[in-house]
Amino acid sequence: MSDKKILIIEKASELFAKKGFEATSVQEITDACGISKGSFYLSFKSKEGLLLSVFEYFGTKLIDRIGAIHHMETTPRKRFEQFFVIQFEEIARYSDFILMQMREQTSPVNEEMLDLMNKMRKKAYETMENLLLNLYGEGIHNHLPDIIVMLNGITHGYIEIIVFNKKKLNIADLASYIVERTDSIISGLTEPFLKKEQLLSFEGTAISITTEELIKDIEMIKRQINDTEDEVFISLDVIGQELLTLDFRKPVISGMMSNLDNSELTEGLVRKLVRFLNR
Amino acid sequence: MSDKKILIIEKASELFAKKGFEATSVQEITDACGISKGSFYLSFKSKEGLLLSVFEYFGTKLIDRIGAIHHMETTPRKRFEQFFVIQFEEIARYSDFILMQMREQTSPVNEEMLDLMNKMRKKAYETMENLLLNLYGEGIHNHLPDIIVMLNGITHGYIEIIVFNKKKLNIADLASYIVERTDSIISGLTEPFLKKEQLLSFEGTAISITTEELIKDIEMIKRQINDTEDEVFISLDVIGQELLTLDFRKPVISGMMSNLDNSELTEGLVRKLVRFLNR
DNA sequence: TTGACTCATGACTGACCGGTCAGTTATTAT
DNA sequence: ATAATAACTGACCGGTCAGTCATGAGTCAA
Repeated sequence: MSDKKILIIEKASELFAKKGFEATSVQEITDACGISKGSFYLSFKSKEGLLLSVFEYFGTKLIDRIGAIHHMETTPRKRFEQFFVIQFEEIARYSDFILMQMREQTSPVNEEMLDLMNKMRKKAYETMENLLLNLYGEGIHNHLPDIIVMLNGITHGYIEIIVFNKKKLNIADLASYIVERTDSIISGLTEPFLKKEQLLSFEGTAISITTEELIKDIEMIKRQINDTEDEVFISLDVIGQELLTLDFRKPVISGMMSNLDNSELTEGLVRKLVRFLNR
Repeated sequence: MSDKKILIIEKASELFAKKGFEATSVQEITDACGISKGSFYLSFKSKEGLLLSVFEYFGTKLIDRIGAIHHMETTPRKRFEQFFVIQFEEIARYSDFILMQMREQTSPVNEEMLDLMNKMRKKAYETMENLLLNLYGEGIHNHLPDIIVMLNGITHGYIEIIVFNKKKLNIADLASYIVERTDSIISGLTEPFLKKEQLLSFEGTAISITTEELIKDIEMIKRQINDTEDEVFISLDVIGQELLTLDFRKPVISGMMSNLDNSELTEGLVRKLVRFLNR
């Protein structure tokens, strides 16, 4: 990733967090970076493309740091504390902006964004499960969904104070404080409230794709091609026919998809198909 | 409040929650209501005026219900549970949207919105303090900020599950579950982490106004008047001069402000000055 | 020196948005 | 039945924004 891209991502994320995505113009972003508007479009396909990159940039950063906890050689308790420290450090500045964006279910970009979001959630959830089981033993297994929901909530509560009041809190102390509270909560547990399946399933949160939607997309692209002998056109036709059958043959679809790879027109469709087949 | 106003407010709040304020056009709102765009402006001064009304509508609803807890004749524990029940019932659908808007520090409306928001927060905080002290005794006094932050976080965590997964959870059970967890947390408390003043002070959250900002506003309005003999122009000039001195005389400013009351041009400035003098 | 190439620019365009208003329709009063 | 008033409409306007593109500036090999 080039320096300029990083510069834009970091400046933009500040502005998005401060003013919101829609309310921030590309001009404002480029002004803040000291570059021209045209130059922006050398680095990013669109404003939405930038948004996706912002998510990728901070998301992978966070996932990497959380993933690295496993390699720390220390006590389970310290590891658990470290998990909170990382959250406070990394998410603090961007959580509001991330939360804000989560609600905007408009653009095609959000499809990819939801995927990334789910990947992050999943990673955080798995890590938390691991850390909790290591620290408190298998006995708490049934309580994991509740514990995680509550801990995430508590974390969020303190993040809001850090962000909103711009108060410099001692993050290490805070992490240790939260782990102590976790001790208390766990010692008092009786019956769990949440069942595992009530917790947001990471697969299910993504918008599910219907065959109807795919067929409509295919028809639209076919109309744009208009040459019935075109390789892409034929491939699309075959995929469409296959989708219409109730028990479509996945290999037929994935095979035909290989003919679409280079066409920019079908970029979005291919992405949808991949997600559709992998669900 | 007329039926149409309520219709618009409720439809709009759904759209705002789904897509965000900026991303939702007035046309979309009126389409959803089955009325014309022009008709919208018979009920609301502007799109921002609508936003304020949405806040007022749900805010007062919530404040009323929370305020009514005190009149319930039951045990402190049941009252405390009821507090959560109300939150889950009322906030659930709108909390995300409310949180989302809190970050958009753009418009003049937000000034008023912040006031309402602070009123709500304050009410919720005071009520919680009361309920907690009644249930657990004065001993927890020093821990109140932490407890409230954590409980708000936990509440939010479960709200997210309700909202995001559209799962029908038993709210009464959930409230009771949370109160039990509160028992555990409180029984294990040692040293508080947050000090009272670190919790968001309800006055302080409003954006502070600088003299520089005011002077800039004044100069801008003066340029728009251009008649140096105009009463408003002279008043603005005097206020500007007064603000430039380090120990400005408040009476001079408030006196001059009375000359500005009727001018639409100075509406925003007057509001800022009032907040500035009252801080 | 030249010309081919890359990178950067900002004026420009078409779409859209908030808000207005002249005109139409519905309702009530006479 | 008619006049008066209120409620409503949608075409329209000024303005903003995302995205484009003709132009220019800098670089370097020939």
